Amino acid sequence: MDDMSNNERRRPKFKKVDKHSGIPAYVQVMNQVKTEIILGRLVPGDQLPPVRELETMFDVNVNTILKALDRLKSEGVLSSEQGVGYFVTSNIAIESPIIDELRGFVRKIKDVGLDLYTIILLIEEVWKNE
Amino acid sequence: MDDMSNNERRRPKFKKVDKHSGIPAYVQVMNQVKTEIILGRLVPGDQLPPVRELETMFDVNVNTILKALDRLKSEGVLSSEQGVGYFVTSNIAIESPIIDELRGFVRKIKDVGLDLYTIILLIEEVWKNE
DNA sequence: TATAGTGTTATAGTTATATATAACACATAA
DNA sequence: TTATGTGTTATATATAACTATAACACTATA
Repeated sequence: MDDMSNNERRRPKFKKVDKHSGIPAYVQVMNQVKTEIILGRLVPGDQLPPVRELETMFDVNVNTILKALDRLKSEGVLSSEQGVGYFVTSNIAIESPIIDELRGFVRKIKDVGLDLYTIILLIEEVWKNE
Repeated sequence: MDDMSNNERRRPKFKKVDKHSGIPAYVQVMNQVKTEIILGRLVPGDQLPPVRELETMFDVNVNTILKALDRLKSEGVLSSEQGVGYFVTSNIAIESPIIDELRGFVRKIKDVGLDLYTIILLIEEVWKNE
């Protein structure tokens, strides 16, 4: 059982951005935060770590953090209160049976020996032509 | 039956890059070209359209095209001959049973109502934690 | 040889991305 | 009220990405 009361702050683990990936840092930050919410590891009401802490976790400048969070605010996923913090507002979590299905799929594909990058290209292609 | 002789030039269809996606244009060009090869719609020996034609198809500058093709040369997927053209060199095509499997997966996921962007985030996440 | 079609290189300028640094504004609790 | 923790804004700088434009180099063919 989870001993955190509802809106108590969880401490998500974020990874440093990959500065050589060709993907802008602020996009990588957006992706990581959004993934936590989609997986239900952050739920509506949860507060994010302070921006200066995020700065360290992601290893990017505050302005880059703010740019990312600002985009997520525009998407309606986050809100912020000056002097207080950033909060998850929208429930975009995916149900776990779907995630399990996805896990099975990934395992199968990995067995074939394809790499992640190739798979993503193919899914985009197939998705757009169905 | 295909009435093209082996190394005759196919005419791949490319789409204009999305300049507001946050993904660098040259990366988008790389992705589209690579996808054609992975799907076997371009095969080793095939010649790409001239760079000035690609410029129009993708709606980006020649330099951006060259940057993309240059990266693919580094990956060993393409080669070029001055005065002649760009050619597909590497066979990175995926077998069609795998693609079919993927098609089935995408159909299932679409039925659930998820969007492409969300799926890609999830696959990356699951992939890295298996 | 001349011409057209191809890739290649170069230059200059613009915009987007990211950094470092500092100051400011608001909320909460001592 | 004061201090601390939070978000916010601003400025200056650096680098990457992208564009427009032009010239150059090689190949193939008429």
